[in-house]
Amino acid sequence: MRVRFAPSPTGYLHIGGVRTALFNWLWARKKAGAFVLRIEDTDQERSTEASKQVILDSLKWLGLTWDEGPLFGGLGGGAHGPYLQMERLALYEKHADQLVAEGKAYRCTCTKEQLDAAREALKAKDPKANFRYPGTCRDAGHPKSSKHVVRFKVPTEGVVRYADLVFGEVVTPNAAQQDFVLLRSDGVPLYNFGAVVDDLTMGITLVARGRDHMVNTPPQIMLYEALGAQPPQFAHLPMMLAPSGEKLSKRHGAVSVGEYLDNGFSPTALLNYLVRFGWSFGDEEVFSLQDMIDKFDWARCNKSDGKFDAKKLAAINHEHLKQERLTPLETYVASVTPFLEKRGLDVVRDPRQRDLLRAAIPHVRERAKTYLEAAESLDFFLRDAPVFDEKATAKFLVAAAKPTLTEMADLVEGVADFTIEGLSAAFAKWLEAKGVQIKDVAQPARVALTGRSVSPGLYETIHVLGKARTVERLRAGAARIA
RNA sequence: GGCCCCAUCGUCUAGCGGUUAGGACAUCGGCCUCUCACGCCGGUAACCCGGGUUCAAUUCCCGGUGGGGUCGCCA
Repeated sequence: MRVRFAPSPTGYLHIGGVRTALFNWLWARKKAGAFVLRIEDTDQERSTEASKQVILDSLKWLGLTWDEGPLFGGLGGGAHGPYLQMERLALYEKHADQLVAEGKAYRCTCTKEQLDAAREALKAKDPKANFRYPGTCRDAGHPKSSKHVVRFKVPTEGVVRYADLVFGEVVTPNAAQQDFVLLRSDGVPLYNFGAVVDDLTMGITLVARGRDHMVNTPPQIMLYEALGAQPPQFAHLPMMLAPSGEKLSKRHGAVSVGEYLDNGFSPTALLNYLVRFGWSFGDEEVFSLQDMIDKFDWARCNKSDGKFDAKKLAAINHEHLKQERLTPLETYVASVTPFLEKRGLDVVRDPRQRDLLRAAIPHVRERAKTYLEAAESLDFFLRDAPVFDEKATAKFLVAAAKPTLTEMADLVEGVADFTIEGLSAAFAKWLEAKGVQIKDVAQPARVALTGRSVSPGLYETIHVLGKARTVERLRAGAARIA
């Protein structure tokens, strides 16, 4: 069993593309097959080395590792390479020659300009008209030269029929096709031909891709048959649209994987959101990577297009960050660290900082929807002194709070059982003696300790900070009050 | 317009002839509470329309309508 993901390196990796890659990857992992990555760089106008790197980088960040494909960070290689189409040109020429020799394709000397003009003329006369290549060179028998394309001789009768793993039986009349181009005049293949020759020579047994490619399947099947080969299985996935129902693009929010990385999303959570898009497993919504592999199946895919929902993605992400099962502590530490570093906090070299981080994370994980937010909430734990929020300071670090903070510092200094329970008990006793409630004193203490009016619970915060820091901050807080 | 595809709450979806049509997100109440969250309880909210088939259709069939994809020497 061999599947592939074949992006073209013409920009960032789109999350719709990630969904396609994911479904292929899951199937390969589930069936112990091979997940092949192929770069379709035959559009020389738009393909760039930089976007190829971005795509490889994005896939690696997501954990969608390829068994065969371009070499990158320890991945790639394989017996069916090269995995860049521009390095496979001889293969396409060979197959095109074969088809021409067998009379299944022909050389066409009509120029792009001529055809464009004809197309324009027809459009001008009737905007809804259906332009088709008129077949000028179909039986001309042009010899091989430098100035021709190779076209496929589409059978004029019959139908193409295939059993889509998601959509069921699809039947298309051959007459709906025109004689499409296989090879450009410079010898570079067009999409359908390149994809078929590569899928064939790479031994791909199942092609899963977006429904926007469904229209390519009949001509591709014709090519397999012309080449005397058995077509692979096909599975088309419903489309992911923008909330407005139009094509999902940048103006609908983040669509490139890089933006999710930068905004502090968990790669697994992103995949979890995407796997539920066009696929379901009863009422289950939250999956680990292994859950997805175990449960994924084409039969549970559905056929109707959907709309991207950023709020649901955020909720799934939050769910992943909350659960230790889905995001183990060490993963959390590693993932949040870059965001802490962006705030000027070094947790890589200082083991004490790492310990503090480990202790603090359980208290912020249910509060932070992203690693970016988590870094914000974790900030004061890791800093020598909190950064004071102006509004919070003005509201809570007021004259009446000054003696309270000093007393609280004394209290904490004397707590022998420095656990959350011990602190809670000590505070309870103190509060009772004072005749006040925790809510009367919590906010000034919170601001003194964290610099903000929002934080984890007071006792939890004190516990993680430790006695010395707590006492120091409470006294410093009191000192800030004139 | 040709060809292809689709149709359950606002959104993602469960359902595979008989259900008070379920869940999640979002939304609106409430509880919990030292802040913010988390958590918990509850509410509003859907089978596109019309014909068949059937004792019985959200479910099967046909038609309509609506939406989407695609019609390149792009992928």
